[in-house]
Amino acid sequence: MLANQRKDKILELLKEDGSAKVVNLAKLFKVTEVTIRQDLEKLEKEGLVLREHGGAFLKNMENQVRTFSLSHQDNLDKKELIANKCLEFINAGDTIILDSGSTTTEIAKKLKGIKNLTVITNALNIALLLGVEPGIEVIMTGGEFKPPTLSLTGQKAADFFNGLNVHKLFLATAGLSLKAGLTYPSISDLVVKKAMISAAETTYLVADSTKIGKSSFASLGALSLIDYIITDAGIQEKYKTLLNENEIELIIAD
Amino acid sequence: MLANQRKDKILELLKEDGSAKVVNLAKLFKVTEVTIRQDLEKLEKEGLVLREHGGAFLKNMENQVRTFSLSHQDNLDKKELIANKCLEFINAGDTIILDSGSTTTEIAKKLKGIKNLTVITNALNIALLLGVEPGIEVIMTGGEFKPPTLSLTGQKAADFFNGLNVHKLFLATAGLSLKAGLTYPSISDLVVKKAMISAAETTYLVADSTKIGKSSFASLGALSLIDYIITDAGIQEKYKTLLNENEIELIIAD
DNA sequence: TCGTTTATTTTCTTTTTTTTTCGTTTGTTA
DNA sequence: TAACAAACGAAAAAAAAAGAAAATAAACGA
Repeated sequence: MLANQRKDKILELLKEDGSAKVVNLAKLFKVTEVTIRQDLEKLEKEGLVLREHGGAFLKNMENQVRTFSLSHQDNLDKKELIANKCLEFINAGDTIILDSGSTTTEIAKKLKGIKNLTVITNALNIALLLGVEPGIEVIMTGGEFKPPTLSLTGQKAADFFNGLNVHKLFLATAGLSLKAGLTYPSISDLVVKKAMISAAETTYLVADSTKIGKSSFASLGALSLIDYIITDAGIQEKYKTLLNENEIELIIAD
Repeated sequence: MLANQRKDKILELLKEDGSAKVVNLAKLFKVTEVTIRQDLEKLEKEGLVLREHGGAFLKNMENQVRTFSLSHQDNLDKKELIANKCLEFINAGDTIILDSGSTTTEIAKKLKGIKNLTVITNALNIALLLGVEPGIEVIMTGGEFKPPTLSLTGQKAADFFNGLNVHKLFLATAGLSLKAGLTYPSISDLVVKKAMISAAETTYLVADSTKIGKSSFASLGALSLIDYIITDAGIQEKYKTLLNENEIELIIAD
């Protein structure tokens, strides 16, 4: 194995596990521990890892992205199911909007390999994820950067969609309830999401079933803005009928 | 087997496996390692593969990202000096534009602690860097995502600056020469940089001295667009007089 | 066939990478 | 906290690979 290849592999392993021991890496790659230490030293100089006695762990931007996504990894199995279902609605040649959020991030992960796809997003983690994919063009909205969610927001983000026409929007939400409709914890996001909806021909709301019935702080408005809801099998019966009454098609991923 | 035939086969093999060792290829084709090296050298010149000790691997998007972030760490000491000098021109309460680039990234790293600062940037790495700082508001332009430089570009990025008025712009460049003025390797960046300049009251060009005298592919136009140039002590005398003639103030970081 | 060009190999030196070695530091546990 | 093992850094040695240049072999047109 080439030297740099080994270095890359080590980085991959670190991204997977967060940390690794020198001894284990040495056994794995069948080189001396000294060699591994030298690799880690280089990776440290490049600012990618932090070393400590016995091994090293991941650092910086990618780490942030990772810890971000980790903190929102509740119901990951459900989100992955939903993401898989969404794939059925995405075709080569499409232009889609991916809202910022953990479910939409799962969708992004699954887009690899689709050719001739244009993705518009306000989420930095999604841009970084898809940017390296050959067949995918990534366009970011502008806007104020919100570190906790790695997303762009505010009026400037909303203005980006002026005059834009996009096939499909995959919208995230914090809560979906009878009274309040779609709700979010941040007011500055509302205007962005509204702009996304009006720019899109078809809006798919992606929300795992734990969000249905909950309501958050700021309301986007009536459910009628949405065309489809893609969720998992955990959704309660009463919401099924509610959605029916509002002429929103419910898609259950399983 | 013909020489070119072997070259094609090597490329095929690389596409199959991602990488290959010189020794193995030599055995496989029953030629000396020297011959294989010469083949790989040609393939490298054609821009198809990347070589390293022991072998070569295919050039794909992902390692283009890598080689960028690595290869642009040249002259880091000079860039840091320049960044320090720039700090003297940035005050609390300012709104500044930070162009994408390695020198401007160095500036970003040093902004920590300045209170009540608004930073507009088209570089994802800068946004991620500054986003976590308490006193700094980060606003991103929109635009097409260019993975190699982690930046946003194109008309959409330029449009972001319409009607915007910003105190100071710290602009990066690939080359600065007598004939061609400011030059860049990518055309899509030109429109963005022009928009930045017209949105800014004062433009500071940051460029380490190795860039002065060089010229790249696409030209932004005359040097007169710039108010100040901040560089290091390595700049040659003839360029000092040139800048004088163009009424551009030269600031040397040392 | 001869001279010329091109491709490949030989040979030798230099560079890069990896391992070996050894003295020191760090962490553990008794 | 003393003792011991694990891990480290530094430097030298060994091994692998690369570079440079000359020698050889093959290809080709006159």
